[in-house]
Amino acid sequence: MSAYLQTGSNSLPKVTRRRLIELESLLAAWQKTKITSADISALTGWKDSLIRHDLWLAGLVGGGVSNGYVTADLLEAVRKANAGPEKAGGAGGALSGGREAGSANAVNVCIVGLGRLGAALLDEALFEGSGFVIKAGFDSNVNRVEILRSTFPLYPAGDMNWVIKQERISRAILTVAAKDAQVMCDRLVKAGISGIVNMTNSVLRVPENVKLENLSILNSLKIIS
Amino acid sequence: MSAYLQTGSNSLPKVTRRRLIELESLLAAWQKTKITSADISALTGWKDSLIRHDLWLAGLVGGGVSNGYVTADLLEAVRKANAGPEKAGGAGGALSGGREAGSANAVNVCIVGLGRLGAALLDEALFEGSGFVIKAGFDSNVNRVEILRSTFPLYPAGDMNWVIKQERISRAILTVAAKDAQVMCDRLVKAGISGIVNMTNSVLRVPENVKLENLSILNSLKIIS
DNA sequence: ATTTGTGAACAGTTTCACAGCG
DNA sequence: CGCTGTGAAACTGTTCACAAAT
Repeated sequence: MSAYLQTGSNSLPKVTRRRLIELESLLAAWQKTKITSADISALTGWKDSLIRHDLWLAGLVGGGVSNGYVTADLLEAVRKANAGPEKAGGAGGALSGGREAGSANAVNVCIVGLGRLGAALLDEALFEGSGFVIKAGFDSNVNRVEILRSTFPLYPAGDMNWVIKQERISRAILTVAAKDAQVMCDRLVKAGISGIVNMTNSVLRVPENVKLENLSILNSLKIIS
Repeated sequence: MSAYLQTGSNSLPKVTRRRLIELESLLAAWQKTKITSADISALTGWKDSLIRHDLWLAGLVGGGVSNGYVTADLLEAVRKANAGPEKAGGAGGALSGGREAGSANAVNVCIVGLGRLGAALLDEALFEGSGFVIKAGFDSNVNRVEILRSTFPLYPAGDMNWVIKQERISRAILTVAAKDAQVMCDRLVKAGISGIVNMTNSVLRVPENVKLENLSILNSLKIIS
């Protein structure tokens, strides 16, 4: 029923994926029923032609000619494109409806390192409605684990391996001290994690089947300086 | 006295700047007295040729032929390159020595939004020895400002303009709710901030003289998924 | 033998230009 | 006519290949 069909293509350029993800939240916040590439450009600073090109690469085309896009339809299409070909096992038929936070097809996440920063992420609200669910927190300091209160269980770092497997956790947010980062990273990899958000300022080495995103605040400050 | 002179060049490619910044912390942690581009490659995953190319672009050449680099000298040179041609006002003559955390030529930072995440950054230790100093925290909720304890002053958001000017704050870390992000961003820009680290998942629009780095945890999770 | 310094070749990304649709 | 869809052209960044240095 919706225009903007996603044609078979997979594996778009990384940069395009990134922008489509930002575009998703941007569209979700857009009030009017229609939106043009020029509107998006004004909001983001990306060239309008680039936006159209991205949508084209992603196969999200055919609905907007000469009139701009229908916000709701474009949002739906971008969402689908962003969800991408994930999900273990399944044979891949396009499926009916609802893809939201719920719990059935959510992605499970853990937080490793419960210092001030890690503890701050123990806030479910941060991830509400995102499709990600925090399932566990880990810290090598057993005290931290016992003192902190949270809505999901905290474990000593030694339990990482079995908890990750049992809870089917596939992503980790790493907020330990820089010096422990690589060690913890290796443990996560060994436990079978498939993607890590690294908030330390260490440079981490992971096998290529594991995805890594670096989010060091300090490095970012340096970059803008 | 040190090899690895930085020749006059400025404005290297963004990607190169980023890598040099990571390289700096990596070198700081390296124990042996020498390091080769292959060593760095093993640690980071970057191609050895890319590392040499980066160093070449940055003008950091001449010291390492056939033997690898002397860690301390290379670190010093990379540090210098990363510090870059900043500093408000001054006429620009190259100056004598010391560039470290201290306080004289440190870069002043503020945190905007003192929710769980922002409050977690009120930890001086995070920025110890980095050359960045947190000078203020802001929140629109006056309660937060009064409840939280920190080693530097907290203000209601209304005071942003004068505090930023008076304390010569030039960088901000934005940790407000997504819906308030653009408004706060605009205020920061108006107050004269020159760089923002955006930890919300909003896409922000800033004038081009203001630098922006996006560090949304949620977006990163999506990217690795 | 090893490992840098260098530019040319290659790959990836963005911008331009414009035909075609509503 | 304004705006998309599309490929070609321009640009940016990475890898390759190899001479020079020790």
